[in-house]
Amino acid sequence: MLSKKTKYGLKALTFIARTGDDVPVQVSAIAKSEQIPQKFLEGILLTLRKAGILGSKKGKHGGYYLRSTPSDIKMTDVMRVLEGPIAMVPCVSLNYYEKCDDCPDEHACSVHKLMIEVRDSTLKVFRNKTLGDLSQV
Amino acid sequence: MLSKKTKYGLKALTFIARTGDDVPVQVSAIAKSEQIPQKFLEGILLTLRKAGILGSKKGKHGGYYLRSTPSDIKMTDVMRVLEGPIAMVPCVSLNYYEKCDDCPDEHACSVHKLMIEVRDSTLKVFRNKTLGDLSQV
DNA sequence: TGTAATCCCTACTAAATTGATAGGATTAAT
DNA sequence: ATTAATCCTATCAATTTAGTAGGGATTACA
Repeated sequence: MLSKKTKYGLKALTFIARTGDDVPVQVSAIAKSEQIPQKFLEGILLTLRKAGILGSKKGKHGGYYLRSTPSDIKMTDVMRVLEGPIAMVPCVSLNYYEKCDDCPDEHACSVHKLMIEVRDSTLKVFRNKTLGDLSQV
Repeated sequence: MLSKKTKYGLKALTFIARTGDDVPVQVSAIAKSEQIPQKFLEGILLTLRKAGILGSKKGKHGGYYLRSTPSDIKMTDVMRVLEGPIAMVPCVSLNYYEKCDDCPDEHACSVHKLMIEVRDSTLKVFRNKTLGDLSQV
């Protein structure tokens, strides 16, 4: 299941991308328009900023803005920041690899082989999708 | 993340498929070989039996066996039984569709569109994989 | 017929995760 | 100064996950 965090994060990014201007977008505006609990959203946008996807401006008339043009923001990056590893098991994760406790031999593991295929097919989707695609009407 | 339940279930099915004979396979044998807590595994195999994927025989020399040949057991079915919906959000699920509370218009939702692509690509993998493929050495 | 092996079923539990909420500190514009 | 914003930490309730416990029902076979 996709977490609410990811869902909200994607919606927020889309909203910011659609706004388009150079002025920062306030959390309150996003929260209201997308029906997201504001305090919860604050944390999500903070995460995206720390990951370098969003920039922020504090104080009055502050808010969040994209650090790159939407078509340069790849879903692989966004999803990894919001949802974590794309692989369904650590032993097939490219960025967060971890050996299974059980599996004596990874290459003989049926689950491993299956999950590599799932990972690759999901990666293909995320690599070919940018925020620009998402925010197109 | 793939749940342990699913992981164990897939390993157990693979084990049974590899055993191959007509004699039922005991939970204890699977648990030992695959390093799965036996009581936990019992419940998983029960689920698979209730879903019609496994058959069982009670009493001495009892155990579990496949209801179809491995190459007829599709991953779509297995995954749905063990892990639940293949879609990452209910609003793009083929078998467990549910409208989102928030989304006023599904077709305008950026998350929706993205998740349909992920679902389709994952489905393609599961539709083309059978237990027969998994259990090949 | 008795006994051991096996699946079957329900209930319980500890730990982790999720989806928030609360309260305030910090910063900047006016 | 005041106001409007982000930033940060802590807390919490509900849910899910992973596993345990205990026994019931069924069957093979000595």
